[in-house]
Amino acid sequence: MAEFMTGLKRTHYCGDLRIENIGNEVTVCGWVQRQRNLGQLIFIDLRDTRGMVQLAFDDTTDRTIFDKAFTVRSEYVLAVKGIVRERTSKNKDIPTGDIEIAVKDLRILSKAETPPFEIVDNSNANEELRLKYRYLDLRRKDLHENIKKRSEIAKCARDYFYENNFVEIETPMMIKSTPEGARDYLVPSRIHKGKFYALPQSPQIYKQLLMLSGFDRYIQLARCFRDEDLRADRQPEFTQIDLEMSFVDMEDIMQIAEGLVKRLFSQIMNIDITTPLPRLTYTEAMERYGSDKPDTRFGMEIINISDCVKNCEFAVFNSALSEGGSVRAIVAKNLAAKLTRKEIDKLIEYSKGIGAKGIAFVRWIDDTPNCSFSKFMKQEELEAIYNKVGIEKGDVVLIAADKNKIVLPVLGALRLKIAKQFDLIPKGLFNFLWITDFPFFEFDEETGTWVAMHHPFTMPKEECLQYLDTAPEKVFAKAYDLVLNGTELSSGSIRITDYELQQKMFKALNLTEEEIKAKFGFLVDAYKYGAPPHGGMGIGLDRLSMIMCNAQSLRDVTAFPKVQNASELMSDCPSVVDTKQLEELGLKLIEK
RNA sequence: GGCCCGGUAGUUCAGCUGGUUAGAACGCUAGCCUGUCACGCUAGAGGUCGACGGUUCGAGCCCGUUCCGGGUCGCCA
Repeated sequence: MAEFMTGLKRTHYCGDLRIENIGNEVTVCGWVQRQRNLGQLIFIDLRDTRGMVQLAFDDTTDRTIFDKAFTVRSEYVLAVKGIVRERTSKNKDIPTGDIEIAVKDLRILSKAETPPFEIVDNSNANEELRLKYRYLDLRRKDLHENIKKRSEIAKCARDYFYENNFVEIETPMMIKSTPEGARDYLVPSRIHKGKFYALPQSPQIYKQLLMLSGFDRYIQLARCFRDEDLRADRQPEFTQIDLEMSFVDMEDIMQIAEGLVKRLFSQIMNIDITTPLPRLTYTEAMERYGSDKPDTRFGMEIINISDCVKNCEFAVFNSALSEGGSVRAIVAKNLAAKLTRKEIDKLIEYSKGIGAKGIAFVRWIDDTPNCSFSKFMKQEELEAIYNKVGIEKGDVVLIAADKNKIVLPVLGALRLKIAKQFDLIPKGLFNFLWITDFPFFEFDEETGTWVAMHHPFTMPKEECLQYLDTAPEKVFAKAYDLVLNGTELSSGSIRITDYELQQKMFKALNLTEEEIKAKFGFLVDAYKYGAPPHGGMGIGLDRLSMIMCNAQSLRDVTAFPKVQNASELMSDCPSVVDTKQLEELGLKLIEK
């Protein structure tokens, strides 16, 4: 039978006790980290959310208390009253290491079975197991601290926005499904059989309406849902620091966001982020890094060598150029020894997996560069390439030739892969970067049409409006992504507030009148009644926390995360439901 | 949906070319121990080798299927 706390009230957290507390009578509560039983002397490390303290039981301890301490096992929950005293031998490794508690009263509030894995820092227990017993894993210091840090980040963000006159407003979690973009999670309606709510992919439409309602500045720590496949940095439900501002243009919103990251990093990490943050246009980011979310912590930028090979005999290069593509290279400096032929082959295989037809390479390890396509090239052409990319002995050059749409992402992906594989990314850097001037449309090869790269409320740049009907490729968006260390942290835009322009956009996206009315009717109507210019962004709280915690996965900053197949291992959801529940909802499952 | 990696004691792992009774460390249980803090010492318990099927005289190991987990591509306006 467990004991009660009756008569005891916690006076201190375990982790807070210090040498100043010597002589104090204190009451602490927590979990048993470890019991060390030396026969006539017992030590117990007691752990709570703020740290650990040592309890001591010896010949001055009441005999019944001592005997009770004898039975205590790991993860038992205790309440303890005692006197703080100086240790005879101190432990320099923990903050409470100068003191211990000479125990006068001990209550075993809860016994514990042996946990399926040890609750220790740097646990190397299998993640699947830890996820199944997530509540135990969350006791572990590293994970526990991540979750607390995330809370600090959220609080800091709230404080910042409240100080800047933002109003926090909750938008609905059950909304109308709009089949653009990511797949919706659907919620069936009992009252309206055959109809469904959707969980929001973002509060986009509602926050825009709040601007029309005159709230001027809105924020929300908004839960968002997307029924797409997971990644280390993608969970099906996630949290955005979502904001929207009225009477502003891009610069104003970017400035507010920069103020936030500066504040967050200074307050929580004690790191000074220099603002304004650097910017790249989308086109430049793609040209130099092959990515719209470049990791600028290391070099290995993409070099265009089309000019060097424009008259060469190599069919692969020729056909790429004649189709309007390009020939480009990245240089892996000083990696020729590690990038063996076998390793290069692996990279080539990887490239093929993401769309490349092949990769040409130059590996310079002996006296002269070893070039995979030298027999097709004149010596002066080779030298032109070598000069252009600046190859030196010990380097490997990887070359892709194809349409730009292939060449750039492939080299971008190779650049990242090589950097990760050979540990080229410096630790402790936080490289923020704005990506601006996104193309408004993207040509879809399959359907042969131009499709919007953004949601249909994104404003084109004023100077591009003239091309909307005639030259879609010349239209750029008032959109801006915030990238941190190669992770897309945030995405935002200025919204269309003009009724005519919005209609034009819908048309440009090949939406029919009926579709517009069915999907966005209320929104379109709303903009008829006076809309301030406005825009905003959503900053991924999970991803931000992940980077600030130096975690490798969103699972490490999410209290109860989903695994790759979008299930939760602890509760085993999603699950089947009773036939009765389905009947109530008017649903019938189709046999597989 | 594709590709890659993994699954052996409670946990982390080892297990040779397919060959006797599948090992180690930690944890757990019991005993001893007055200054430990990864306490120490002694003894002990603990295995559906993810599952199913196949090859073989013989399978943890080889083959096939499948389940679970991770990474990634597609996907994520």
